[in-house]
Order: sequence, then C-alpha cells, then structure tokens
Amino acid sequence: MALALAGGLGDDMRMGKRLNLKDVAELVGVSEMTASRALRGAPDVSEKTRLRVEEAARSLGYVPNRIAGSLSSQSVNLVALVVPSLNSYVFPEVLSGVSSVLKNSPLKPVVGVSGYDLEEEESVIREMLSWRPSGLVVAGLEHSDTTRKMLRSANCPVVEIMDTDGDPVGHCVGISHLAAGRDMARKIVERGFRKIGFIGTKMPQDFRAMKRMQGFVKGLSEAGLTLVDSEKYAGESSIQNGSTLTRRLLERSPDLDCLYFSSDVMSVGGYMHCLAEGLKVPEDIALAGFNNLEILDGLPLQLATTDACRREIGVRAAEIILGGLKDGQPPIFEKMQPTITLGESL
Amino acid sequence: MALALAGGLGDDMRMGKRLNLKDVAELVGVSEMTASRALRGAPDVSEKTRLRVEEAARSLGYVPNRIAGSLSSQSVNLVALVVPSLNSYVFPEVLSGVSSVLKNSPLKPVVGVSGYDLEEEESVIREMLSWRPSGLVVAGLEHSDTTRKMLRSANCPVVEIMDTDGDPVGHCVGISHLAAGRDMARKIVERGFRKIGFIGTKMPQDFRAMKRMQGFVKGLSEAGLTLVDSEKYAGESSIQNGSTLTRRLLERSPDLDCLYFSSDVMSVGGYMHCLAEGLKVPEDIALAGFNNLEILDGLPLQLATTDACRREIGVRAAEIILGGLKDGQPPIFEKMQPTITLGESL
DNA sequence: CGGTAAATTGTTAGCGGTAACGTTGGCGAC
DNA sequence: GTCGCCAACGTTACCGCTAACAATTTACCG
Repeated sequence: MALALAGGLGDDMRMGKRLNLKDVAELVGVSEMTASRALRGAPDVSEKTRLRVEEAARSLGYVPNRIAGSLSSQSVNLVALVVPSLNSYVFPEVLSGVSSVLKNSPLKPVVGVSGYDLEEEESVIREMLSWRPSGLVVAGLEHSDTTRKMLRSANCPVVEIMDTDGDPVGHCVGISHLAAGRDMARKIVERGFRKIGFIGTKMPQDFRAMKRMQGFVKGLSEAGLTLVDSEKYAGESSIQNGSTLTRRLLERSPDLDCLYFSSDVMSVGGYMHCLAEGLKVPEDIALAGFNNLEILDGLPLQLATTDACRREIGVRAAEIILGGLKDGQPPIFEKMQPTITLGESL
Repeated sequence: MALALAGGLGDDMRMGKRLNLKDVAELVGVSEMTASRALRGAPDVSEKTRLRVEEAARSLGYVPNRIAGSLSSQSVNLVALVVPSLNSYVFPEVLSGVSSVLKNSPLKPVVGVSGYDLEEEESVIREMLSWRPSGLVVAGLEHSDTTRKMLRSANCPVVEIMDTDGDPVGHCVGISHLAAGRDMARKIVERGFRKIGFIGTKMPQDFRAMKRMQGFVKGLSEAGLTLVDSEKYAGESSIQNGSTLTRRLLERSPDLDCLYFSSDVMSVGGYMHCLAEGLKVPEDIALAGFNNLEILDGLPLQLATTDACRREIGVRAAEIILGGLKDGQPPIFEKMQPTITLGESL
C-alpha cells in the first residue's frame, strides 16, 4: 500500500545512499523480517507479499548484503578452491568438475592461486578461511606446518586433491603420481625404448611433477635402465619451453630414443621441435607427456599421455564437500586410476 | 580409521568450538578491542601487548573473521573480476595484470565466470556485488538491463574491460575489436591475398569475436573484396575445433588463399591441419589469428596475430579501481592500440 | 459465532568484529 | 603538588541481516 515518496526515479540509486533491507521493507510496508524471508524464498510468506517485496527490491535495484546475512546465519555459501596456477589447461578442468556439482546447490566456488609456493599458499588459505567458507579444496598434500594447523582447525570439510602420495590433513581425492610415472616408464620400456630422457619445468616446486619423475626413474630401474639425460627448468610450462628444452637436450644427447615430459604442454613443445627439425616421431624420437590436456587433440599426431582424471577429481571433491557438511565422518581417501593413452608417439 | 573425539591436546581445535576474538583476548587478558587492534596492526597498542596477542592468536590457530570485520568496518578487501571463461590462455593474463597491481594493496581479486551468457553474467555479478566488493571489473560492454542497473548503483568503481566498441556503464579500458578486425583485413589485402575465409567459434555469443569479424568484413569491403566463405561454430575455441573447421572450410572452398580465425587457439588448429595435410603456409594458404597467445611461441612457424593488450588492460583496470576508491571522478575511457604481428604465416 | 489450528507477520537478540569516543596512568613542567 | 598531555587500553553502539520465538490474522468447524 504505502509507496513512499518516490522522488524522481533513479535518485534512489544515486551516490552514497547504501540500500538495505529496511529500505525495501519500508517501501512495501512490511517488517524487515518479512522482506528478508520473501527475498530468500523462505517459507511462511504469502505469495502476494512475496511478489510485492520482489517487485520493490527490483525497482530499487536492491542487492542483498551477504556479509551481514552470512554473519547472522553463520553460514557462507562459498567453497574455497586453492590451486597452484591458472595458466595451463590443467586447472580449469578441475574447476569445471567442481562447478558442475555445485551448480545444483547453493554453494559457489571461489578460486585462489598459490603459485607453487607454500608460503603463498599459506597466505591464500588464511585469506580464504577468514571468509569462513563451507568447504575448502586444495591441490596437493604438501603444506607448511601453519597451513596444516589451519586446515585442521578449519570448521569445514577440507579436501586435498590431485595427489595421493603423502599424508592428507583432511579428505583426499587424486591419483598416485609416483605410480603414474612408473607406469609410463613400464610402457615405454615395453615398447622397446632404451635411451630415455626426461624434461620437466616448475621443478622442483611442483611436487607432483617431481613424484612423476621419481616414479619414472624407479620404473626404469626396475627394468635395469637409468635416465640417460634430463633437462629441468624452474619456469612455467609452455610450448616454447618444451621446444627449447628439447632442443637443448637432444643437442647434448643426440642418441636418445624417447623423451618423457612433465606435462603435455611441454611434450607438445617437444613435438613442435621435432616438426621444425624434421625429426620423425616416434621413429627418430618417441614422446610422452602427462595430463591428457585438450591441446593434444587436433595435432597431426596423437601424443602419448596419461589422463590425470582432473574433471572427475573436481567432481568428487565437490561431492565430498556437499556430503561432509553434516560432518563427523571419517576422512575419505580416494585413489583414482589414471589411464595411459599410447597414441602414435610411442 | 576414525579415531573419535580425542579430548587430549588440540581439543582447542576440535569440533564446533568456533574461535573468535574474545578467546584470543581472554587468553591474553586484554579487551577484544585491544586484541583487534593488535592483530590488524592498528596503532595505539604497545609493542609488548601486540606480541602477546599475536602469540596467543598463533597458539590458538585463530583466523580473523572477515565477515564480521567487513560488516563492522563497512569495507571489503575484494575486487570482483568477471570474465567469460577460464579456458584458453586469454584470461589468466588479464588476471596476472590485475594481481600484479593489487599485490601492493590490501585488495584481493576474486574471479567469477559468466560463460559467454548474459543471464549467467547477471547472476554472477549479483552474487559478486552481494559481497560488497571494493571494485568490480567485468569483461565486455554488453549486459542485460538489470545488470546495467546493478552496475550503476553498485557502491564501488566499475571497470568494463577488453572492448571499447559500445557504451560503458562505468570506466572502460580495452581495444576496438572492430578496428582490430579491420586492420588485419587491411594487412591481409596489402600482402596480396584475395580469396579470404573466416573461421570462428563461440559465435555469436562472443561479442568481441563478432566485432572482429564485422570489422574484418568491413576492411575487406574497403578494398572491394568480400569474404569468400566462412565457418562458424557455437562451441569452445580449441585446437581441435580449429583443425576441424579448417578442414571443412577448405574442402568446401579449396581455392581460398587466406584464413582469418577468431582466436589464436583456432589458428593453431588450422595450422595443425595444414601440417597434417602437407599444405604450405603461407604459400598454399595464409593464416592469421587473434590474441597473441602464449601457445604461438614455440611453433615451427610464427603465426600472424594481433596482440590484445590483455595484461596491460588488467593492469590499468586494477589501477583505476585503486584510484577510484576515492570516487567522484568522471568515468575513464581508455582505448589501447593493439599491435599486429605478421609472423611468417601471411 | 466462539474457538482452535494454521498461516502469516512482527519483535528481540545477537552474529563477531570495529569506529568513535571515554578512561586511565605515567611523566615532565611549572 | 597539580596540571596538561599523550600513549595505551576499555566501553558503547552499531554494521545489516536472520534464528528463534511471540503475536496477530485467517481459515475452518461444529
């Protein structure tokens, strides 16, 4: 009934005047509580009132203040997701898995980037937890002591993803990178290659890449072989770096017959080097990467890789968060089985 | 498996007991206010007290509650960043620019993904604004009416980035995609190509890709030329799609001598198709993309592209947010000049 | 038409911090 | 001694919203 002084439209939304529930409630002529219920879709509001409140909110351009709402209700509709990097196609697929699950829930993912740095990770996680999210998903099992302590005392489910080789603080979903490296070594040996090199970047900051390499070396040694040569680089994974490091390695050790890369981004770079130099893959040199990234599709040659179950890991992590809200359960530990694609490069 | 309630040490951090300032303050024997000041690094606290409070907080594993803090202080240290997609290398570089600037400020970027969908964008922006961020950066100038209204009445600086062809609601930093398309057309004509095709994905949802195409067609028509043929696809940009659409287009129109792609990801796919088919670039077919993505580096052949100033746009957007906090300024409108790299494919 | 259950709306009291202002105590100057 | 001043700490009152419960209205029945 009471539509207040509506001045010229639009000046409601002018400078400063912070809009709040009270403004909406007064415009409609109900209490704040009723307006609150109406906007949240809570029960116990007549359809008529709900419509009037929604209309008023719309006309004012009111956006609920979730800071206040969350403080009051002691619940935050956010799930924190901490990953080492957004460059590369690795992470978006995890996010995609998480999102697909959370879509049917009130929860929203929020992403933080730790940059392959445990101190930065600590700071990002502290920042995330200061918002009291409903769940936290973090890539990797290696954390600073302070981080572990924060994770333990976080009042929400925590899921460590991607890796299972280590000691999780909370729930855990991932694959064994040691096993992934070892299995690829076995395949490579099985295919008859003997002079094998390794190329990796972000080493040694990337624990999972390190583990793959360790597993790989172990796999070779089981067959009585050792790495003939390797190139490691602390910078980003990129096609450019893959190409450069491959050139460098092959110049130094021209008799290599197979290269294992820390990532598909790098193996694509290696392949580009081969194309440029006219090297035949796999006759002159065999190539294998890791991750089963999308960029492998559409190349003239299908490169060998291991699928890291990224999307599925994201899906399971989100499911665990959703399920773990009513907590008390024992920690979940899920080791997935990555599958190797031999492609045409081995 | 589950060891139940341990009751031993660490029960401070066990179940339920939400830790708050009061706990820290009581442990030290000071008021909440003093503890608050100490932890925030605010003045009017003796060094001795500050150390004791910090120590207590650490020992308890206390993480400040920013929900409460932000509500009380009416300030939120977040900058919302809304982008269409995280797939592709386009966005991370914008984020990198934003982060590099915000690093020296209390503000943190928070990313939202709108999926090239104006309704989803509206919902993501509403969600973002409900956290009352200190600034909002959104890609693109096209928004729903409701979104525009929300942006106008948002109580923080708003920057629309990437594009300058349109009517910004707030500040604006970007490039003209119409001009970018037109300029590439001119270069291509200048290099002597006459039978020109276009390949694009995410059309027509991607407004900027559309504008590039329109500008491109316009550029051709200025030279008395028209597009001979084109392939458009509503799905994601990917090397695979670039390759597939190129094959399809060339089968249908084998006499094309040059292809312009909506993105470098696509042009790389086109190039892969050429490699697979033994087509010489640019003798048999010339290629040009857009964005100057990192994946272009390390290929056997340098593909033509236009640099979209992504990082710089991110930097400027963040600077505007930082500067605009003391608001009242007139809107900033910055059009950057993208540079074309001819490479070896034209 | 009174009376009770059900539906709807309102009131009160925080959620966990912090701005603003009030209080205390120590110390030097006169 | 006492006054003034300032550093250090405490008190009070919210921030905007919602859980929990109280109050009111409506619905319905004999």
